[in-house]
Amino acid sequence: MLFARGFLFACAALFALDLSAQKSPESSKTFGLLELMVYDKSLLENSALSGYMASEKLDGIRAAWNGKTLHTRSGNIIKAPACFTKDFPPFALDGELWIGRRQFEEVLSVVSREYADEKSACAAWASVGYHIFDVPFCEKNGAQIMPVMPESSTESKKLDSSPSSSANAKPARQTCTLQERLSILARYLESIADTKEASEKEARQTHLHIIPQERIDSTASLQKRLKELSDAGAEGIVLRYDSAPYQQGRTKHALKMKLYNDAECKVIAHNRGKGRLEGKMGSITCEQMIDSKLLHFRIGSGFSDEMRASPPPIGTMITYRHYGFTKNGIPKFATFHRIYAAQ
DNA sequence: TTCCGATAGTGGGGTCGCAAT
DNA sequence: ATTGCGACCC
DNA sequence: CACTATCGGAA
Repeated sequence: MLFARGFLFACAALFALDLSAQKSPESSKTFGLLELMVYDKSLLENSALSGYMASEKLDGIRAAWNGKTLHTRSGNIIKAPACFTKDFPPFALDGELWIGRRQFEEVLSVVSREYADEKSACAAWASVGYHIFDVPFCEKNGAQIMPVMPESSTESKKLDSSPSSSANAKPARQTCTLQERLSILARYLESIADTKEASEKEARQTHLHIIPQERIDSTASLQKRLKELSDAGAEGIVLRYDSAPYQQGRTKHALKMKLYNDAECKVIAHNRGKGRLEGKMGSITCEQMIDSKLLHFRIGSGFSDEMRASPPPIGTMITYRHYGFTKNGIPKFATFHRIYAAQ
């Protein structure tokens, strides 16, 4: 296939460049990650949804591929077996390690476990997919859209201590749209599918997947889609501004929507705070009958400092907010909302 | 003047690995 | 064999 | 992950 030839050629050149620039012992650096901002309709570009792409928010582990190694959000290396990353491209990817809906604990276990040998690791990772939502580095020359290696400049960030030069660590100056960037990976996947077909032997499926992006025309249909996906077990919806490049940090160009639930529970204990909250309430222990089982869990978020100084007394019913349940049936990301208003 | 955006610092459940029991 | 703790993921 | 408190610059 035409693309495969051109692509491999370009990658060989880029590889050579990167190898020559390998003077730093740390070759496993990653790029600045895009972060999601909580959806607010006032954040929409031009107060409209046109221009945004919607996709399911996968409840997995964020993983950044720099062309050679996988990294977590905090930069730690993810020790994925070679069989998993075997057919990964030499350019950067950003996505989610994901097994399925309501299976976060499972993928966390698979990814963070240490394995005795390659074989057992490969077996455990078999169920994991790497679901890509962006190809961070992209350059467009006319109609030609090409991937770019993560970074070949190690000197830019080193001598960057000059006060006035902001040098905000811009990952790249790309002009590709989101769909153009994802098309890079789509073409790459086609090329490796062809080579597999040719070699026919060991036609294992790739773990690489592109998260489908869909257009949404109205806020009404957006809410409808969010409800549909949430009912099906999805974590939420991600909105991406198609025209925007891959941008590090939180931006109005990358939003997340999640449904939440309110519930009531009874305060049964106060737990001391630490550090800044020394001497105040750090969290409460709450009790609630959930699914015919009396459960205990802690809530430590959502309190103002004033509330922590004089927390709801033992026995008080409170209303809290949560985002689904853990596999043990415990409310997820529970936050204090208010003291229960008895009717 | 007010308000927004970014950062630091608190807290949760869950998992793993290691040390202490 | 069980428990507790820190360091990670979310 | 969700959230609060804080601060400095934008509005």
